Formats: sequence, structure tokens, C-alpha cells
Amino acid sequence: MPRKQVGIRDVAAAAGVSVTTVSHVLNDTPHTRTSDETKARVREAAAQLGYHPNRLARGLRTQASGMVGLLTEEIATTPHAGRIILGAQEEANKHNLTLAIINSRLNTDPEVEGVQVQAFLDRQADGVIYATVWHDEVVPPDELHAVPAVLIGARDRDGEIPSVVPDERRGAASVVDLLVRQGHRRIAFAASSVDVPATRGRLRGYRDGMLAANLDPDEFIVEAISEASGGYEATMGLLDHGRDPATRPTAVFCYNDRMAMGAYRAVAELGLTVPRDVSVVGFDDQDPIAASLYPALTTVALPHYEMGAWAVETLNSLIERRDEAALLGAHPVLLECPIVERASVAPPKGD
Amino acid sequence: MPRKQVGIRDVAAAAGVSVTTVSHVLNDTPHTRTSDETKARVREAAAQLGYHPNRLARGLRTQASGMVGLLTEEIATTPHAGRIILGAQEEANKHNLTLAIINSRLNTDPEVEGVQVQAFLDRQADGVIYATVWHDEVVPPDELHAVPAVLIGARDRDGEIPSVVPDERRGAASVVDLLVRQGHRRIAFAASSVDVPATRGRLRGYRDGMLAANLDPDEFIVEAISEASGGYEATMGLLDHGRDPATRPTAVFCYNDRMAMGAYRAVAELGLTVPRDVSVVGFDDQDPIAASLYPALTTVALPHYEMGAWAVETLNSLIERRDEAALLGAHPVLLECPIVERASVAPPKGD
DNA sequence: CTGAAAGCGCTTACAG
DNA sequence: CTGAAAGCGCTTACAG
Repeated sequence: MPRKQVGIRDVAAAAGVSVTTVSHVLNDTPHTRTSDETKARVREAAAQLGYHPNRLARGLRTQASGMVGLLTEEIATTPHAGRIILGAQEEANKHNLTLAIINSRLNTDPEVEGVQVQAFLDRQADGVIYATVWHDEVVPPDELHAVPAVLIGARDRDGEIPSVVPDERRGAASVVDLLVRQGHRRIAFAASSVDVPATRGRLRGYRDGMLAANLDPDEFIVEAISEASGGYEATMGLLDHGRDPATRPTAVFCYNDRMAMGAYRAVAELGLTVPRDVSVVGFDDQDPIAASLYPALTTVALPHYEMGAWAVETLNSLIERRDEAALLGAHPVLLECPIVERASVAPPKGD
Repeated sequence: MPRKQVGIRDVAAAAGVSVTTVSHVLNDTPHTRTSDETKARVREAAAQLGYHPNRLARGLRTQASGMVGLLTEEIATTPHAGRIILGAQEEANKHNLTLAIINSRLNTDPEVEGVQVQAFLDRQADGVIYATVWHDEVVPPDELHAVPAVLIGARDRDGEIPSVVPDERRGAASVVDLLVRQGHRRIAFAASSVDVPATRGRLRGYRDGMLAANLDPDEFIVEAISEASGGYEATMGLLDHGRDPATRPTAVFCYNDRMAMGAYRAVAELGLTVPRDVSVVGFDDQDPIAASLYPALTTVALPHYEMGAWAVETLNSLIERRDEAALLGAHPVLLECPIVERASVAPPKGD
């Protein structure tokens, strides 16, 4: 497999011009005049030979690799982290940037992340994206300050690096609003017992929504582990235990889709039906649960794709003009978590 | 953010030696003698200055970028494609290779893929991985023949490019074997109605297993769409319809986990219990279904991580010595699909 | 309108 | 044991 590499010199020779001219016409270099005839000859020769400029050589010369790095923390265990990659990749494509990826496993030596960022710097990455999960704020490796950088999923503690996070609070509030508009008043929230930002944001949003509707924000909150089993137990506690159907919740908003999966099972075991007897809403729009449940689950989607795209778009503007970074660093940009309406919500019966 | 780039010349100056010597000691160049004292001085100077070689420059000179490209087809819609990336990335790390990623959406202009491979070639990728789903065999873009390459998920029609696929047939056969060893004889298969390689492989494996146990391989096959709703209908058809409990299946092996999810619902609606009354097995080990169902689903895992790792490992050996490729091209390498035993299988009752 | 030449930061024969 | 120099394939002042 000999890589017979056609170079700019070959094109110049074939077109009977200098490499300077070839470079100018192929790059449309501004402030440069070349006769149309010459241009045509160069372009034809390039096409003929199947010439593709060597990006390594160009990068070395221009001090811009045209590559951005994405460092992800435990993509393995994050459902849908793939969508962050997809968003980043498609946006990178638009700017003619290549996306390189490294992911780091949790609980590795903390200085490992510095080494990984350095790997991008060694390749002259024009910028790097650091995507985390679970964290409120983060202290990125020092190396990140050597290059345009952007955070996904957490705020930079020092407020220097621009960041983007999902607006879980507003997403949760909008669920309550949806339920209220359908006529629900006794809306329960099955909260997560794990103390991560999402836990707090969604709970706050629930309370915002209840308060906005003049409903008691605390009466129907129950806490459980954020898995199907927790959703089952929470829902059982909410609906069973001799609760009067006239006072028990008519809707259960679950911290996440896995809990909603357990809620469905509890509802079925009690001989009730979703959404006729009780509406259920999840959070995450986690494939394939949300669409596979019966009835299909109304839930809230996380803007993974959008965060990935935002990250490279922002990075690109930082790269092009290196000011304005300061404007963005202090507060994370919040991206909307839209409700995905499916079939698990209906007006409360008999009200 | 000035990138004050420490270069090899700075190290040479600081150590009082030539750049040649710096290069030799930092790279441990073979057949080269340098006094230990000089080596120490060079290493110290490099560490002191925080010197990291510019990989672009090195790549330009050595004609090896140290980067491999992964082109994935619709990673977006493939659950767990993230694990392919993870496997590839971690293996790349071991070989000091960087992984770049491009993914292509389905139904795009077919020549787009050639352009995407070319993007890797422009960056002098040392090799490229083409990861597809759904296909039996594939005709990769011509560009792929210009460089060491490897396929994931499909066979190269021309038998030139090494490939790796999951051994779904053996995985399915091993499920039947497991069930038989538990005492089941009436084992149903809820097959998929979509004609993709996985459909055929799993069905064949089921029949292999039945035949090996001297059971009728055709009696209990029913076909449905490969979603929860299809699993529900298939299971209803299998267990209901006035079937005598003494002749109906005691186990339902589903084409995938989503169908198994529907099977659970059918079993519950019939007033039966998994696994006491009927055992259920899935395929895919699709997160988060398999572990979130109650009882947790026994299923078969796909070797996504392993295929990713195999791909870069194979690529690496092709890169290092460019022979042996021919040996691998003709037939795809089959990777094991291991059973993940959870709680949905038990011996048939009363048998 | 076009081209000769320097230089990006390395590695690597080659010479001493 | 160490170093001067060429060259990887480009881009870009600069000169004409």
C-alpha cells in the first residue's frame, strides 16, 4: 500500500507554475491576483492528480492544526454521551475542524487528566472541550488554560472557562406546569436520594412549579434511589398505604426515566392504569426506556446534542478571536430541556 | 493566551547540546551513544522547560501521524456505539495513538463517506476504522484502500479489508443451551421481522441450540417487530389463546431486550410471573433496560468494547508491518457474545 | 500577475 | 560520543 502522496510541487509542475501560485489559487488567498486562465490550469491539474494538501504540513506552518479535542469523563457509563459527541462532531464539520477524542475513566489518578489534555496540546489542538458529568463545579487541569477551552456539564470553579449545562430546573418546572394545565393539583415528586446537581435542580424546578401554581411544594415529595426499584417504592408509598383516592396524588413526576419505569410497575400492581388513574412523567428521555414503556412515557429531554454543538461553536469563536472569553466564563450557559410529550399524561379522572 | 511553545532548540540551548542530541536522548534512538551525563542534562532541561515535542512536526518528518480515524455510521441511533469508541480509544492509548472521530448519518449521499475518509487521509491518519451497523457486507469507499483499514460490524464484499463482527449465532445457541440445562424443553423464540444480519444470526443460533438438544427447531418460533410492542404481541400469542399450560412454552427467548420488555408486560397481564411461570431471555444487554426490568433480565451482551479494541489493535499491527492483511480479509473475525445471567431464568415449574 | 526563498519544529543519515 | 545540515510539505512575506 504505497502512499504515493501527490504534493503541491507535483501540481505546480503539472500546471507549469510555482508552488506559490498553486497555494494561492487553491486557498483563494486574499489580496492576491492570479489570471483566470492560470487558476483554471492549477485547479485542473490538482483535480487531475487527486491532490489533497497535507494538513500536518499546513498546520505546522500556520500554527493551527484545525483539530479540536474532546475529553470526556466516563463516556462509558453515561447514557447518551454519544449525542454530545455527535453534536460536537457535526458542528466541527461545519467549521472544517476535526474532532479528536479521549475519554478518561472515573477514579483514575487525577493528574491523568492533565496528561490527556497535554496529548491534545502536543498535537497542537486549536482548542479543547472538557465534558464532565455529575459535577456542580470543577477545577480543570492546568493545561486547559493554555488553549481555548470550554466545559460541558459543569461550571469552572474559577470562572475562567466558558461552560454549558442543561437547565434542569426550568425543565422540571415546565413539567409541573404541564400537569397543572391538565388539571392536576396533587402532583407528587419522586426525588433522587443521591446528591448531584441534577437532583437539586430538578427538585427546585418541581418546587418552583408548585409554588407558581399556589400548591404546597412539600406535601408530595418522596425520596428514593434513582433506579427502577426506587421509583417502584416511591410510587407504592405515594399511592398505597391506605391512601384515600380522593387525597392521593393524581400524577407522579419521577426524577428520571428509570424511576418512572418502576412507577409503572407499581401502578400496575395496584390495579391502576397509566395515565387513566395516574399520570407519570420522567426525566432524561433515556433511550430506549421512554419510548418502549407502555404507554409511552412523557418525559424531559436533555440537550446533549446541543451542548456538544454549543461547545465547538463557542470554541471556534474563541479560536478565531481570542477575546470575549471573559464574558462567558463567570456563569454557565443554560440550555433548554424540552418536554417530550408521549402518552403517560392525561387529565385527572373525576376532578 | 500566548502559546509560548518551548521548542527542541530551547532545550538544546538550555542543556548546551545540539538539537540532534536532544532528539536522540528524548527518543531513545537506537544505535546511538550518548554519555549518561549528557542524557541527564538533556532530560532535566526538557523537564525544566516543560518541553513537549510538536507531534505535527514529528509527523511531517516521519510520515506517521500517530493518529487513527474512526468513521462510524449513525452512531447517533446505535445504542452503545459509545462502547465501540471507548474500546477503540483505550486501545489507541496503549499504542500511543490518538483517535479521531467522524460520524456519518444514514441516507447521506454515498460519496460523502469517501470525503470523510479523505479528511482522515488529509491528516495523514496512519489507519482508519470503518464501523457500520445493520450490514452483512459492505463496499467501503475506495479511499479506504489507500491506507491500513479495518471494518467493524460488516464484512468487506471484496474480502480485502479485515473485519470483526459479533458471533450472534453462537450467542443465541448458548441461550438455548442454558435453558435446556435448566430443564426447559418448550423454548419459544420471538424473532424479529426485520431482515438484518442480526435477525438471521440469532434465529440460526436458536435453531442450532434446539437441534443440538433434539428439540423441534420450528414449533415455537413467532415473528414480530423488534420493539417492546412486538415482544408483547409475540408473547401473548405464545402464552394465551387458550393454550394448555402443559403444552405452552415455559421459556421465551426474545430477539432483543426491547422485545423482552414487552414480554414482561404480557406475562404480567396474563397473571403469570417471571421467572416462576415463564423464563424470559433477551439479547443486546441494552442499558438501562436489562438491569432495570424486574426481575432483572438475563440476556446476551454484544462485544462492542471488544470490537473497538480489536479494531485498533489489528490496525496497529497492520501499520507496523504491512503484510498479513490478506490473511485476515476473507472472513470476519467473530467475537463472543457472552450471556449475562440475571434473574429472569428459572427451571420450569412442575416439570 | 507570478515566483524564489525562508521557515514552521522536528528526525535522520552522515561526518567527525 | 556529538553536531551541522538536509528535508518532510506546506504558507507567506517580499520582490519583481
